[in-house]
This record gives sequence, structure tokens and C-alpha cells, in this order.
Amino acid sequence: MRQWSDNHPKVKLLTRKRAAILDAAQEAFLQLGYEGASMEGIANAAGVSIMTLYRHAKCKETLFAAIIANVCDHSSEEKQAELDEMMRGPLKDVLVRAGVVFQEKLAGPQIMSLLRVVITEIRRFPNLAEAVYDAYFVAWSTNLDGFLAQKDEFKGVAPKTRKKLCEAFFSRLVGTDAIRVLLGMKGASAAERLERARVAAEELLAEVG
Amino acid sequence: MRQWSDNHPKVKLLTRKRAAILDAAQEAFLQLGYEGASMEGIANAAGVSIMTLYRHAKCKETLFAAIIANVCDHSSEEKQAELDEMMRGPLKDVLVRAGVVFQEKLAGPQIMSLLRVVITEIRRFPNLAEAVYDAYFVAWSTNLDGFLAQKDEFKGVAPKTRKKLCEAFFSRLVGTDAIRVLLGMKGASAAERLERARVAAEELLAEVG
DNA sequence: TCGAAACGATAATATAGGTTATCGTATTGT
DNA sequence: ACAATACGATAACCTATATTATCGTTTCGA
Repeated sequence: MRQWSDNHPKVKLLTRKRAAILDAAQEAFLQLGYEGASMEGIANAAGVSIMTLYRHAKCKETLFAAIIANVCDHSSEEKQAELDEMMRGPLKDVLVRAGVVFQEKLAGPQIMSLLRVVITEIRRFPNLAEAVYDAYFVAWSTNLDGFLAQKDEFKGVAPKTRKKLCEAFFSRLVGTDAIRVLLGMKGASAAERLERARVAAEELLAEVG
Repeated sequence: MRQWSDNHPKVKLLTRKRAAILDAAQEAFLQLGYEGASMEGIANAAGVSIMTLYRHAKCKETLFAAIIANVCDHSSEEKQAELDEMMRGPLKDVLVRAGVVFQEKLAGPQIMSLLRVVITEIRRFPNLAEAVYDAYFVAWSTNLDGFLAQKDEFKGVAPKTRKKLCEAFFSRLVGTDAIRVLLGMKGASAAERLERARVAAEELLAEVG
């Protein structure tokens, strides 16, 4: 049987054991980190023996890399579906809504766990960092850029400028709140996030009259 | 001889061995993280034997906690000195200058290493996170607040409002740049940081006419 | 100078966890 | 049903590293 390191980009779930291992490993790595998660613990959580775990995954490192890559891919895919529903209504409402959701997701356990574990392991897995950044921050910016490109208000804006505006929009929404949540402290309130999104939206729209 | 866990707040450097251990431990922990740094490695780097290391530090955990606390204290102290020189000239210039320095220090190796290691170890050392946040972000905000309190432009501003404005000022300067640097990616350019500081300064000053 | 305290070298202890080997059983596809 | 493959249980191996014990030597203050 082929191992995950052989078919790198897409991890196929051939059997239910494979899926169980994938789930358990993802849970363990995101929850406990690379060093904190043990192969034995992952095997137990998946309901398989250690040997079965090793028959599917070459070693801990490749398993970890496959899991993180998989989480990034999955994150990008499901974002696309959400965005279609989010991008309806008046332009400013869309921006504010997107800004709030962006902040909530960023402070949520999924992305935060991902950021923490990848930040911790930049030495061991230098290439994963950019993948995670792309999967969240670049993805949001790119999606908003594609949306704005179809709006009349942005007909006269150069693509490069439009891209910069999108990046600045989301960059403005990070703030010390992201640091606070990364440090395990309580994040901003819903009201604060809404207000921040409003200001960022107004700032963006001010650029196009 | 007393150990560091006995006199918690201030770690006195009684002997040159103590200082060497403190330096080596700080270097190792910030560079390699808590798990990545070994007691043997610290002892070697300090030029002492492992036994001497253990005679000064009760265990690895207390050593780590003492080091991080010490770094936070030292960081706050030296910030005060820099600020006195920074806070001269026209108000807007001061704000822009402070904004740029804040961003540069934040993206610098000192603070970034500190953030990374504390983010990694929030489970084991839950109380250190807030100490680090206070030592950098709260300290900057508090210092700016104290400075603005003496300015005529802020005579009519309520202290609570002024405090919020300071927090918002620095929060605006974090952005995705901080995440990028935490992930080991290249940060913003000097020009981008200057421009961001300018906008944040204008936004702050707009609140007081 | 003298005795107490600090120091160094070394070894031993203890634990944790990644990885592999073996061998017998269960599952599965044809 | 049968052969190939997957699976499980167990043990063993190996490494790294925190921590302690011992004992002889050095340093330093009174």
C-alpha cells in the first residue's frame, strides 16, 4: 500500500482506518502541537494499533506535514462556498460582513491552533508557514479582490491598486487582537470587531469615491 | 545558596557564574524554545557544569519562568529610556516616529522570539503570556498615553477616551505584517511602515481636531 | 591561613517517545 | 473459498534529556 508521502498533494482516504487516523492526527497535532502529540496517542484516538499507524504513515514528520497541508486545502475549499453567500447586497454591507467574519474566523480555534502549531515548528517545517499564510490571509484577500473586480465602483481602479487595497483592508483588521488570542488571552468583543470592520470598509471605499 | 525560585521578582546576579547562566539560558530559550533548549546545552554555553546549573536553578521550568520574567522586566525598563528621546518635537512627528519604531521592534528578533516561545508554551506556562503582552503592547500604549496627557491638544479628551485612542493607534500598526514575521516570512518594508504610521497618526489626531 | 561554600567531572537513574520486528489473526476482493 | 493484504498485540531497540548522587578540587571570605 502506498503511503501518504507518495501521493503528496491529495491524501486519499481509501479506508475508514485511514480516515480515522487522519482525523485523530489532525485533532492531536492542532490541539497538542507536533511534540505534544505522540504517535501512540494518535493511534489510540484513531482506534488502531501503532503498527497500523506506521503502515499508513512513513513517520511522524510526514504525517504532520500531510495533516497541515490537508487542513490548509480544506480551509481554502470551504471558504469559497461561504463567500458566495456573503457577497450579496450593498457593497459596504458586504465589506463590513466580510470584515467581521474574517476577524471571527481568525480568532477562532481552527485558525489559531493552526497558526500556533506552525509558528512553533517553523524550524522543523519551514515550508508550512507560507502555506498557512496563503490558505488564510492570501485567500481572503484574493477572494475579495475577485469580487471587487466585478463591481462598477472599481472599474477605474488598476488591478494592482485594487489588490493593495484588499490587502490593506484585511491587514487593518488584525490588530493586537490577533496577538492577544495567540497568547491565549480574551479577544475583542463583537461590537469592537463590527466597529473595526466599519472603519476599514469606509477607508477602502474612500479610495474609490 | 538561595535559588532563583526563592526571590522570584528580581533575579540578582550575585556571581559571574550566575550571570553567565542567565545569559546562556536566555539565549537558548529564546533561540530554541523551551523544549529545544537542553539543560546540558545551557550549561555548556555558560561555561559551567550541569551540577552548577542545577545548584543555581531548581529545575528547567523555574529557570525558564525566571528568564522570561526577567526579559519582560528588562524590556520595559529600557523602553522607558528610549521613549524620553523619542518624544521630542511636533506631536505628529512624535507619533509617526513612535509608530515606526513600534513596528520595527515588534518585527525584530527580540520580541518575535519572545512571542514565539511564549505562544508555544501557553499550556505549560499560562501566566507568562499576559506578562509578555503587558511588557510590550500595554507598555507602549501606557507610555504614549502618559505623553499625550501632557499635550495641550488632549486637554479636552477624557482619560478613558485617550487610552482607547492609544490602544487603537498601536493596534492599527500590527496588521498581517506581525503574522508574517511570526511565521518566519519577510516583513513589511520601511516605506510601508512609515506610511502605516502616518495614517495611524493622522487618524489619531483627527479625533482631537 | 583555614574552613566553608562553590564548583567540576562523571556516572547513574528515570522516563518518554519514535521506530521496527515478529508472528498470528482478521478482512477483503475475485 | 482462497490468496493477498491489512491489522493487532507485544516486545524490543534506540535516543534524548531531565535530574540526582558522589566525591574530589577550587575558590573565597573572615
